[in-house]
Amino acid sequence: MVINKINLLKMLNYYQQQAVTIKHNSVLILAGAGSGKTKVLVHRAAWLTSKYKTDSIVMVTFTNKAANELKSKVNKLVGRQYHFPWIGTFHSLAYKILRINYSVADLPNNFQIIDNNDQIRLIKQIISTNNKYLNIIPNQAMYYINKKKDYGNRPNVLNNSIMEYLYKKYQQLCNRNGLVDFSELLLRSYELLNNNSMILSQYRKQFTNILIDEFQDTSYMQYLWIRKLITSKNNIMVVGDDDQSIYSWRGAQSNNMQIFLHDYPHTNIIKLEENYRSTNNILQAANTLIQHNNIRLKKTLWTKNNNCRDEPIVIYYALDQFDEIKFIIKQIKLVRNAGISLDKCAILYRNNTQSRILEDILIQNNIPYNIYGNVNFFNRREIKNVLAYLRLIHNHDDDISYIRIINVPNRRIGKKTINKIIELANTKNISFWRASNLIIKNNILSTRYNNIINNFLNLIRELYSDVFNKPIYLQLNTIVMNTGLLKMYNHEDKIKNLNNVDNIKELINAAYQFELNYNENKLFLLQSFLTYTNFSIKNNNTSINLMTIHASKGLEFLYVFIIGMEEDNFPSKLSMSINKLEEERRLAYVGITRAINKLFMTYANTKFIYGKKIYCQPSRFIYEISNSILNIKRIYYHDSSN
DNA sequence: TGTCCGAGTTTTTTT
DNA sequence: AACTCGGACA
Repeated sequence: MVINKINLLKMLNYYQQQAVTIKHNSVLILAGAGSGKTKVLVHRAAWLTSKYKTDSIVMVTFTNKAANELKSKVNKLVGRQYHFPWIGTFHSLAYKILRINYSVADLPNNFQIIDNNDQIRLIKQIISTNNKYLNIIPNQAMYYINKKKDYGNRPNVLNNSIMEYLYKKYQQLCNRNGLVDFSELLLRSYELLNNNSMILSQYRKQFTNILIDEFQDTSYMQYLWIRKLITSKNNIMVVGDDDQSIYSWRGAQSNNMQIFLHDYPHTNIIKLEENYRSTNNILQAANTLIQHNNIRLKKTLWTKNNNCRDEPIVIYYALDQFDEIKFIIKQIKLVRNAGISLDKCAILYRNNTQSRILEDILIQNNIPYNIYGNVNFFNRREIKNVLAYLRLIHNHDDDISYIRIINVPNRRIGKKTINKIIELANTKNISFWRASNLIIKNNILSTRYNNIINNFLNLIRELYSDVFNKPIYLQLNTIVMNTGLLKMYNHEDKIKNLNNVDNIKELINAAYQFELNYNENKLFLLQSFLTYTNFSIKNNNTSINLMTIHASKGLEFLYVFIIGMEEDNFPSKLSMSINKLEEERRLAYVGITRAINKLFMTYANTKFIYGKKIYCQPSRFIYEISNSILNIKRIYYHDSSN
C-alpha cells in the first residue's frame, strides 16, 4: 500500500509525530481538548495502512458520528479505495462480531437490536402478565438489568429477589425472540471471545492494532472486552482526557486510565497539551472553569494563538426563553451575513427538551437546522411502525415488532385479545407469532376475532413472499401500500396537519441511499440497514447544528452557543452531590472547548417547566468563569421592540 | 370488547 | 407541555 510517509507527518508537531509513528506496543495518550487528538488518530490509521491490512486496524470511538467522521478523514488521506471495517463504536463492533459468529453465540441469524424503549415495552409486558411484579417500575427494572449486564452478571439462579426473577424472565424472552439490547451486545460478544479459544485467537491474530478513543469514558465491560483482545504481539493505543469524562452515569469509569497503566506497566505515555482549536479567551475560560474541580490529573491547555484581538466571550442575560433564542437568531444572522456556512455553528443545551422552542423559532425565521439526539428521525412513531413491519416479516418471532403493529392500522384487536395471545405464548414459552398460529389452529377465539388474527398472519406471510428478495426501499414501499399504513397516515396528516407521510417517504429514500452506499457482504444488507436505523442519525450539511453537550463531544464549531445557563438546569438540579457536580463542570468544559472562534452563553430569567413559569438564577459556572481576567462581554436584556 | 377523554405525572445526559 | 394510565361509555 503506497502511502507517502513524509507528507503524512508534515502537518504534525513533535508529540503528534511521536504518537503517529511510535512502535511501542502499549501507548497511552493524554490529550487535552483540541490538541489534535482526532488528527493523531486519523494519521496513525493512515500510517499503519502502509504496513498493515485495513481489516487488521481496530479503532473504537464513542459515537457513530465520530466513527463516520474518522473514517472519512482517513479515507481522505489514503484514498477512497480503502475500507476500514473495524472503525466504529464498541456497540457496532460487538454487533459485527456477533453477526459473523451468530451461531456460536447462540443467536438466530436474523437477530435484531432493540433500543431502550423496546426494552421498556418488553419489561412492561412481563410486569402486566404476572401480578407478583405489581410494584416494579419498568424504568428501574431496565436500569437493574442493564447494570447487571454491564458488570458481566447473568441472572443468578440462587438469587430469588423479584428483580432477579424479572431479569431471568426478560432474558428468556429476548432469547426466544432473537432480540439483543445494547448491554447484551457487549456482554454476549465478550462471552463469545471468552468461551471460544479458536475465535478469540483468530481475532487476536487479525487485530494487529487496536486504538481506543475517549478512553476515560469506557465502562467496566468495555475494558474487559479490550483486554481480552490484547496480547504481547499486537499494538494497543488508548487516548483519553480525564477532564472530559462525562458518562459516569452510564457506567463509564475514568479510572480505567490508571487501571490500564497498572495492567500494562510498560506503557509509554505521550501528552498532548498544545491546543490548536480555540482562541486564547476560550481556552482561558475552559481552564479557569475546570480549576474548580478537585478530582483531576492537572493539566493546562495552552495555545500559541495569542491574538489580542480575540473575540470576547459573550454572556447574554435574557428576560425569558423567547428573548434568549431571539438573541441567538440575531447573532446567527450576523454570522450568516458574514458569509459563514451555518454548519460551522452549533447551539448546545443540557437536555433534549430545550430543543423544542429552539426548533419553533428557527422554523419561524427560516433557518435550517440539523437536530441530533432523542428526537431522532428513526425514533418517530410512524418510522418505528413501518420498520416494525419490516422486522416482523423477516423475523416472525420478533414479539416487540409484533405487539407494536398488531393493531396498526386499527384492526379492532384490543387488550383482551392480545392478552390471550401473550398468555398462551408465556405458558408454552413460544413467540407471539407462534402462539397466534396455535390460537387460529385450535379455534380458541370467537369466529370474528379468529378471522381478524388470521388475516393479520396471512398479511405478514404474503408480505414476506412478495418482497423478501427485493431492494429494501421497494420492500418498504410494498409494506406501506399493502398494510394500509400509507392510507392511515395520509388521513391522519390531513386531519391533524402532521407530516407522517413525508417522513415515511424520507425513510424510503434513506433506505435507497443506504443500499447504494453499501459495500459489505450482501447477506447482511437488511440486518445492517435495521442496525443503521437503530444506531444512526440523519444529517444534512448546510444547516446549523442543535445537540446536547454530551452529543457534541469530539466535535468542533467556529461559533458555539450554549443556552440555558441556569442553576438547576446546568448544573442539573439532580447533580448536586460533589461528584456529580464535578461531572457537570466537566460537561461545561466540554461545551466551551467545542468553540473555535467565538463562544456565546445565554441565561434566561424565566422559563416554563412542566407548563409552569419559574424564575431562574444564573448558573454558577458563569461566575466561576468570570471571576478571572477574562475578556467577557455581558449583555443584559434591554430591547423589547424585537 | 375497544375507544376515547380527562386526570395525574414528570430521570438530563446515550449506545 | 407532553406523556401515560384508568375508567366511563359505546
